[in-house]
Amino acid sequence: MSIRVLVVDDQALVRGGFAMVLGHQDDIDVVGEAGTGLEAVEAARSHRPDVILMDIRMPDMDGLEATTHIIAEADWPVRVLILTTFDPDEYVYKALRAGASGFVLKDIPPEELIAAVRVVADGGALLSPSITRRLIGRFAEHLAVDTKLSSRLERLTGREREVLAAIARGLNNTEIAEELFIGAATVKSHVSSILAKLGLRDRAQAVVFAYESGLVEAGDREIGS
Amino acid sequence: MSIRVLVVDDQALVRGGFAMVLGHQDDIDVVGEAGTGLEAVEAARSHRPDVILMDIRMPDMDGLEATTHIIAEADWPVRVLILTTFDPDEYVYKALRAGASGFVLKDIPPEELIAAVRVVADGGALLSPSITRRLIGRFAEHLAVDTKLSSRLERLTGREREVLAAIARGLNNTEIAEELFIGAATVKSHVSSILAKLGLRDRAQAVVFAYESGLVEAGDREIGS
DNA sequence: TCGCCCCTCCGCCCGCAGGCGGAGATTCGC
DNA sequence: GCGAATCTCCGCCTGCGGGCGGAGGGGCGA
Repeated sequence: MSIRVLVVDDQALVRGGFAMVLGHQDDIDVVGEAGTGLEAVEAARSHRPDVILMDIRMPDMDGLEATTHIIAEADWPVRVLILTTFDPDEYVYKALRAGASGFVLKDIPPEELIAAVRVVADGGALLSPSITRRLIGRFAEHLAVDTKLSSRLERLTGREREVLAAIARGLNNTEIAEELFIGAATVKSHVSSILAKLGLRDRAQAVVFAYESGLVEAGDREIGS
Repeated sequence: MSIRVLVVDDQALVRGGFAMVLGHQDDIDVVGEAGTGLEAVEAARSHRPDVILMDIRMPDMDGLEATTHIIAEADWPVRVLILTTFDPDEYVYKALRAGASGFVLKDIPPEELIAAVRVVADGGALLSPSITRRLIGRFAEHLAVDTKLSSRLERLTGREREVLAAIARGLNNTEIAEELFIGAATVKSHVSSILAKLGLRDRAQAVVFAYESGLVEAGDREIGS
């Protein structure tokens, strides 16, 4: 079964070029083209493509917004590959949040574009080297926090770490006591010891420490009502 | 000036294969080979390569540890490209933290390997499609938290958001008062209003909310003494 | 102009948090 | 067996945090 591709770009020549390159492949069918964001959303709805080559700069609605809409309303697995001439950060992050599967520069050679389409159709993702570099940079930086503060975490005993994790979920002492099946007084001892060992003043600072040290990470937490 | 490459793999055949492929390029010089992690560290010290092709599974010291050592002690710009047969998560994250510039599977065709070496030598980075996919996934998920909770942030007034940010740094009410040049009583009002609007109980939960909503992010925070 | 929201501040009250000092039980290494 | 560390728990005390109710001033839109 061949890969159904939708090509979106406001310049007919560029669009035609991409469509021609891809259309010549046995395993790729260009099922549609669009010149604006709105047209792209429409075309995606009617053609239900596997992969969408999406330009960013377009009239009506830009490629990122179109991507967001399409991914949000699609009830089939659609991959969006963003094509751009530059690679500025804001676009990248917005695109990734929008759910794009890749981000490549328009000046890549035809065979790489073809390979890229196959990769994303296969469920993979790809970014241009400079973007990958930045993404890795941000990621590594995110993990690097560990080494500085998490060493202080080692001063805590196992139980204390459990209590700290509970504090970092916003629980009060009695809730922690119930969760760990111990007395409230015991929790207070642990908390005092944690604050003393880490040089903190109160549980609010303990929460900050837990996030900064990497003991807990942002995400999948329930908080508030 | 050609790219100086060090090839590290415990299997002499694999090592030789890579070295041969790369050595035939005009712009690439294979300046050394190593069969263990320790040898890699040694060879990196003496040959000062631009790019290191690094296997993970090796005797003595694995590729990730070797990478960490080399990057830590190198006083010249060295890029490490991790080569592996599979792509399990733990390895990836450890490698990225170690400072690797890329992560590719060993079964890529020769020309892609060559292209990869050029990319990382040029300061770029690349990952295999499946890894890129996961990285994007984690990244997008990280950004996605916003939409859920940060909408609740909008219920807060500007001043309240400032106070919440201060709370999220572990400050107590008097410290916040000093920082914002307002009275302690005013801070208390703001705090009460914040907790009420967000459905939280105390400032510890407010800190959790601040991190989970993306109002503040882990990193570059000073906490404790 | 009037009303609403925001920012500012006040006093009162209660409760949880956190420090201090002490203590029994367990485990583990010397 | 003894000391050290850990986990468990207790009582007492202080103080900050947070709720409640109220109030004045400034800005902004109906």
